[in-house]
Amino acid sequence: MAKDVVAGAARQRRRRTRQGEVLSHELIVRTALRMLAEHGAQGLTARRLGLALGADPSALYRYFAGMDALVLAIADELTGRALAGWTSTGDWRQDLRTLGLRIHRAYLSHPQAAVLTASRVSGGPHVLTVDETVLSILHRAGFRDRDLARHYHVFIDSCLAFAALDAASLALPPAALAADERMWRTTYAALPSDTHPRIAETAPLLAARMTDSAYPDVLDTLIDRAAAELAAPATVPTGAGPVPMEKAPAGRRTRRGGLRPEPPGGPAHPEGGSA
Amino acid sequence: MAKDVVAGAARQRRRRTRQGEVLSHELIVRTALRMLAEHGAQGLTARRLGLALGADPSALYRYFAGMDALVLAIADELTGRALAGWTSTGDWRQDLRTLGLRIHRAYLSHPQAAVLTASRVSGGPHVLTVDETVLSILHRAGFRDRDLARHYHVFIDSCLAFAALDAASLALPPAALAADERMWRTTYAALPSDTHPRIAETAPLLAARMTDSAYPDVLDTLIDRAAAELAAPATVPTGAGPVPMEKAPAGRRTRRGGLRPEPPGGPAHPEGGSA
DNA sequence: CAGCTTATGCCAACGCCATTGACCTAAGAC
DNA sequence: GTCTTAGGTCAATGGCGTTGGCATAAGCTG
Repeated sequence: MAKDVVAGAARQRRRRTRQGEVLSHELIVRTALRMLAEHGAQGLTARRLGLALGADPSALYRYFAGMDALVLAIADELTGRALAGWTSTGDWRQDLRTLGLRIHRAYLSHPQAAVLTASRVSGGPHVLTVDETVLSILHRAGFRDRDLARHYHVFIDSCLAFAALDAASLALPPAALAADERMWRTTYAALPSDTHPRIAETAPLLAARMTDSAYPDVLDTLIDRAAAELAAPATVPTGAGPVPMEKAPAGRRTRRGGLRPEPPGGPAHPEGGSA
Repeated sequence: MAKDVVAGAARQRRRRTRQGEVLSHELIVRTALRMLAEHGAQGLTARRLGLALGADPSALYRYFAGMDALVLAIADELTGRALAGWTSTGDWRQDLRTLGLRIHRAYLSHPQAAVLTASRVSGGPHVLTVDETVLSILHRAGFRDRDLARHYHVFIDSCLAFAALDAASLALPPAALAADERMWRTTYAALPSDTHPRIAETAPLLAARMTDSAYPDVLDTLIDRAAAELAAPATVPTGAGPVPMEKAPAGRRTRRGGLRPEPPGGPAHPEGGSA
């Protein structure tokens, strides 16, 4: 098998599975999203997905090169849902705010999927559309060139970063989530005030706040800053520009000697990036 | 087994493994970090860790309740490294900035570990120290109560969110990372300007910027906003407060019928959080 | 030093997992 | 009706985390 891996979108022979289902890319992605919602991030396995589809797990490999390719397809689907039905109001601040919150919410509505995909750049069609939209909003606001790129960068990375962070906590199994919330009320609140005075006195307020997302607050702050720059172009940010990230310290073992070709969390972008 | 799970820090009998090694919490965490650096996030498995330690994989369960507890210990270790050697300058803005960048950098220095841990709240001792430190810096700056909690929330979540996001791209296998960078120069730059005009004209600038981290820029913006609030206390953020995150839509299957007690992404905080 | 307790390491096994090669069969082209 | 082959199924491989049972040596007590 796995000769062609993924035939074109228009499949030729719609054969039925033993249980009478007719598979398709779309059906598989939708079912995967449903399973993620029902069983959590660990609930998405080829075996269970096959079960839910009424098909043998190996049938999935006729549609996706592997679980990783499926995850990328899910990511683009989520991005598409974020933008669905949105229309510009003409007010760039409101547009940016709405878009940011929409993307954030779309990811949080499927936290288990978001955890897997928020930090991936799929280059898929829906992602490209969002990028173009954000850039055009900023452009209409009056930003150009370096400033345009800077604000876009800050906007999109903040949105994805918080989506990933917030989704991760939502994606925790309920028991762990409860333990987390309890920790703010017990562990932190119980710290002796001679060793941790600030935590001791602030713990109740933190307990009330830390389980919410800080993203809306951050988003507003970033938009305010952008607006302030428009009003007074001389106002450049305090620090220097972006800081280059250094590469990971050590080399990775090349795929030999017992390592699977590329395990579950995987190869990332195996299909390169065709728009 | 697994009666006591994790004996106290001072273990009683330092028995040697068959290969003559003497295990300890510290040795295990350090070895795990080394494995993460060498083999990537998927390279950290109980079996391989046992191999690297010269011990049976099951010996790990005398020290950690499971792989999940080990991951939390790694997170605390990273946090500790971020704070090591830091001293306050007395200038709250500079202190916050340095701390934020330090934590961010500490995580990025072990991207594979950061990916696994950035979104986890370990409640470990080093994390508590950082929390107390940040709160005390903000307190000395003049923030109290709700404002104190709000700025702390924004600060720490931004830091961790960007650490997770940036680490995720650094953690990509080199081939995928290269493909990512190439995409900004090729795919995005090659988009026709009639369908994606803004992307087309901004692509070169984006290519130069998107591979860096937006965190320093965001951090400075957040600190500036905090300072502005101090100067003019009436200035409340534009939007409302934090937005409550909704829980995952559907209930999870309780641990019956084939689900492992709690799979890899797991139980979280099994050791509660004693400082 | 002898003897006891038990902490801690090892072994073998369980039930998951993704993935693949070999096969079979029905869908669609002619 | 016949043929080709896409798209199913089956069975197997080698990984994984985790656990129960067992053996043994470390360190205490005398």
